Amino acid sequence: MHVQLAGGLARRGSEPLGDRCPIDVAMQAIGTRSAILVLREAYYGVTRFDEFAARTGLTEATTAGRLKALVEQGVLEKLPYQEPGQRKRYEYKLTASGDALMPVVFALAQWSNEHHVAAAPIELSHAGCGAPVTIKAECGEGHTVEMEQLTVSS
Amino acid sequence: MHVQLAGGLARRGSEPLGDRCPIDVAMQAIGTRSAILVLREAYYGVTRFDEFAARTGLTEATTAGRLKALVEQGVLEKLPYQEPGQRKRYEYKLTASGDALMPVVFALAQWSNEHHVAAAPIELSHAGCGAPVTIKAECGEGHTVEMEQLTVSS
DNA sequence: CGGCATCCTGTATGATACTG
DNA sequence: CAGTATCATACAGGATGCCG
Repeated sequence: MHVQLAGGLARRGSEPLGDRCPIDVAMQAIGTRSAILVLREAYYGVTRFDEFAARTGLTEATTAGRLKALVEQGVLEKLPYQEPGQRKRYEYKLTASGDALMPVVFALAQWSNEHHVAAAPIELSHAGCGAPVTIKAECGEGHTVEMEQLTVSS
Repeated sequence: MHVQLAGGLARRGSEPLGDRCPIDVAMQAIGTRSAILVLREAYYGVTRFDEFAARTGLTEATTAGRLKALVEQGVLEKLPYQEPGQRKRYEYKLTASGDALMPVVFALAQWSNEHHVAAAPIELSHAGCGAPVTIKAECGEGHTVEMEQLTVSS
């Protein structure tokens, strides 16, 4: 089935998508404010419980629950580690699945930067060349794809 | 302030980001499942109340509340229209701000496609050339930017 | 058709305190 | 440091019914 997006130029049938729609699945898995804030800190390099709690501003209970859920979903890994002469500790590290959520998180930031007055903007840049970075849709031929040129099939 | 992402190679200071962080702002504005499902349908061309309710599977009450909130946030516009000989109706159309959320919504879909077994994958392609489309970070020089190469400043 | 009002349940999250 | 336990609040969202 194909759909041409934007303005209803072409449309799907009228069946609802149901709960296996990947957008719905993702929202049910990681679509809470606390999960996104925890991910934000993980991208910034945070790995320890206390730091997640302190930097997100979430309570310890919420932090604990969200970390556990993210581990169960395979977005983070909980790994024991022990520095010589120190007691055992745990760290939470991003998995490949967690890395793959980066465009979601920074696309949210980009939207607020450009369309929400309450936000204190952040800027992304490429460490290699210093050029500013945006999150966008691009095709395999290297074309930036705007919504009017986007086709969805399933 | 600069941050080199990934693995804690470089880090910010230890202050929490607070509620003006653009990621947090975006989650508080549109970070609910119902809002994202409504947006999904808007991208598919839906404009009328009943169709939003039917296709998202949300109740009418939830649909009404979410449409109102999205209009208040400037993501959708509520426009009266009247076809000749028909009574007045309303349609909900995406604004530029709503269009700008497209990468968020399809980045969620892309993540589920690749990292969540419960999802029934969808594919995106470029209407112009037919090539598959991905949501990704790219710099102004045209380089695809992976997380290890992403720098954040504020 | 396009909603709004009401009631109800579940979850997200905060506050506070306590533990190994 | 890394949580757990308990209590309380707010909101998301479903179910049902009413209204212009």
